[in-house]
Amino acid sequence: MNIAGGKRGRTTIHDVAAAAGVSISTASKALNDTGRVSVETRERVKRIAGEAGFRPNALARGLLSKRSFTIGLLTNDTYGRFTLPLMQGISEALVDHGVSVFLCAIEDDPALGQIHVEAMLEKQVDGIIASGKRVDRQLPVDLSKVPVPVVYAFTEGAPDSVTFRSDDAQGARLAVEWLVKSGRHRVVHVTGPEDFFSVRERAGAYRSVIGGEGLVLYGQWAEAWGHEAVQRIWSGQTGRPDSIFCGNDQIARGAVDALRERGIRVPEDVSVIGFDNWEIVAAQTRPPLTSVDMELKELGRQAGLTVLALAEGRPVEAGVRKLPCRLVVRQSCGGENPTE
Amino acid sequence: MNIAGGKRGRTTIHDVAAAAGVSISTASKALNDTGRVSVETRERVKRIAGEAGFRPNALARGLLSKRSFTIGLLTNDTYGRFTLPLMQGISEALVDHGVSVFLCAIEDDPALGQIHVEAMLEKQVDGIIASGKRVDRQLPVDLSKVPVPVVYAFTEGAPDSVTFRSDDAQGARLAVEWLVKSGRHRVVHVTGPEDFFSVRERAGAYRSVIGGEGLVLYGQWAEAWGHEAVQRIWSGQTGRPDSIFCGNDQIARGAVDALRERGIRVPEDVSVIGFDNWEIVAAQTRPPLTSVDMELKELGRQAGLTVLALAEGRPVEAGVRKLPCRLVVRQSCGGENPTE
DNA sequence: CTGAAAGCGCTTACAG
DNA sequence: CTGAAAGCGCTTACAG
Repeated sequence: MNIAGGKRGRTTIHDVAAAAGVSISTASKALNDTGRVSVETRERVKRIAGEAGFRPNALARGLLSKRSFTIGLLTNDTYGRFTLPLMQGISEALVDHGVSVFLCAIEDDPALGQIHVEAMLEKQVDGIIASGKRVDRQLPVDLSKVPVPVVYAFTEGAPDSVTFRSDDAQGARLAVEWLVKSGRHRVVHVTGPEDFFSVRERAGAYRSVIGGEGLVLYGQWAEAWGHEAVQRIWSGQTGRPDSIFCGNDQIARGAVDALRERGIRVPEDVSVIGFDNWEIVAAQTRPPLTSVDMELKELGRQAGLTVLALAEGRPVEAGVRKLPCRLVVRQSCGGENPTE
Repeated sequence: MNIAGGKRGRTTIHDVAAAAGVSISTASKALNDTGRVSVETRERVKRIAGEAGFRPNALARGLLSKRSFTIGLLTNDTYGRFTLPLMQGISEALVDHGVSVFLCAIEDDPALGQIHVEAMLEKQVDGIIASGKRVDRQLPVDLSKVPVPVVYAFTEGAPDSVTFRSDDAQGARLAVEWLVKSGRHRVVHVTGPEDFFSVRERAGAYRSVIGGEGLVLYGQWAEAWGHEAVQRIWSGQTGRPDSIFCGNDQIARGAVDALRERGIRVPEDVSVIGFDNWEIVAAQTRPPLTSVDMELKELGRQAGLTVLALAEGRPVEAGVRKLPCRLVVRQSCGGENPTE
């Protein structure tokens, strides 16, 4: 049924109303289940709208309601290692509420960031989620005085804002305790650069579980570093560890490869645990890596629901929310491997 | 300067006009550099708008102009290996035109796809880019009769549409010819599942360069397969190759690792080339992988500019556009290594 | 050069 | 129960 008439445009509520023989206001009420409309009229309008494939213009609606059902996701994470899972969580949480997400990848370019923020604000986003790849760095844009709510994820937020991040200490504890429980007692920690907040958090937790004799090796977030660390440890004169807790999966991968090349069996001789649970690395390692998952998708979900709450004026407590990590057990750590 | 008056909302053109002592229409013309307005008035209005941080409401503009300066990117690529670079290209190309991008990750869920498409259409996107991870599969949504232009990237499009993909054959030729030119003549091709169109394209190109005696091994897109393929080749009775052209970087990585474990030096004894130039894999391999780059960002740029052209009613020729690949030379292939 | 008016597509009091 | 009117923020003919 083509009720759009001669006009070239899409079917509007005007067309629907005309076809149903009612006024525009009645059509609106019928379609939105508001106001007082007879059941019969309501159903007729709905049927006609359905047949015509009527789709209400969100621009017009937004103009009235001051809500665009749109939010912006700002990120400087190029690789997408953090962004994609986060995005998925946000999107999943918000699609049910009719909210769509603008993705703005801004690298570390303040000018580009500014342009994207302007564009989003002109488009009347209901809120912004700012996401990064490390919790102790800010994005290169000042979001402190945009006229919409902002939620931060994995990046440092403004003082009085809501910020989501994983609980690095708890995640590290999970890993180290697992090693200890499975009978490993000489655990070393090979991790990234010490100036990362997460690195210090994880190292601190490692030390608190292991006690005084812990050994932490700081380096780069790269396979090569994991490899080198193993060389260094096994060619040194200190006692050999029976397990390595790594700061990320790439380091763990490098370590596992280096161990294999030395004829050291994983997990029989040495257990290895990574961090990030980055499927593409963790699952392809031989043997596949046990790793700490930061639950980025869940983090995204919560961040999404939180901007939504703020956009709707519901009260949200400011502060940093640390979300628990989860240990994903694969074959790279030995001992009893109690579960899974 | 706060000119927004007592109203709780944002500064509107009404506020600006009032503060400048002109009518709304004059303010509009002044701000948009249209119509006949005295230089003095124009500048005063602009200055006042600037001071007040006036930001035109894109919803209102879109309602009039029938253009939302918004497009949708639909993708079923969860890992983001393809999506993120593509997205970056699209975004870069369009940000200059004031266009923002909705990202919709739909997995392979038709219902979710439908919901996202509906949401985008309600929001009056000017166009849609449908992207996937293989050119011989369609997304789980029917885009053939949406009322806005659609461009396909890395996924199979409707018959009469514009589709972008890399030139797999040319990319493969680049790799194989490089090996041959650098003095390698016993090249084998270890690649993914034969039912991928790209796999057949690349294998075909490989054969056309190598001639009759080519050997193609089909398998999985995984490191384990690259590893296994090397075992198989080197434990078989056929002649040993002096180079391996792999269907992707993960396979190449597996192959390089397997070669090293056998004491075969890369690139001295055997050259290896990958495909995808996936930084995270290619750069971390020891030695780093020479690889074929599909130029996804450029592909994104072109796809973006093309939807834009279509949205503006400019003529665009339908059909499949194959974009050339580029060989990124790292240390995994030996011989003369003429350049870079 | 400037402004009043109409209108984009919709919703929401307010009358009837 | 139904509809005419006003209005969201802006642009664009059209008068003056």
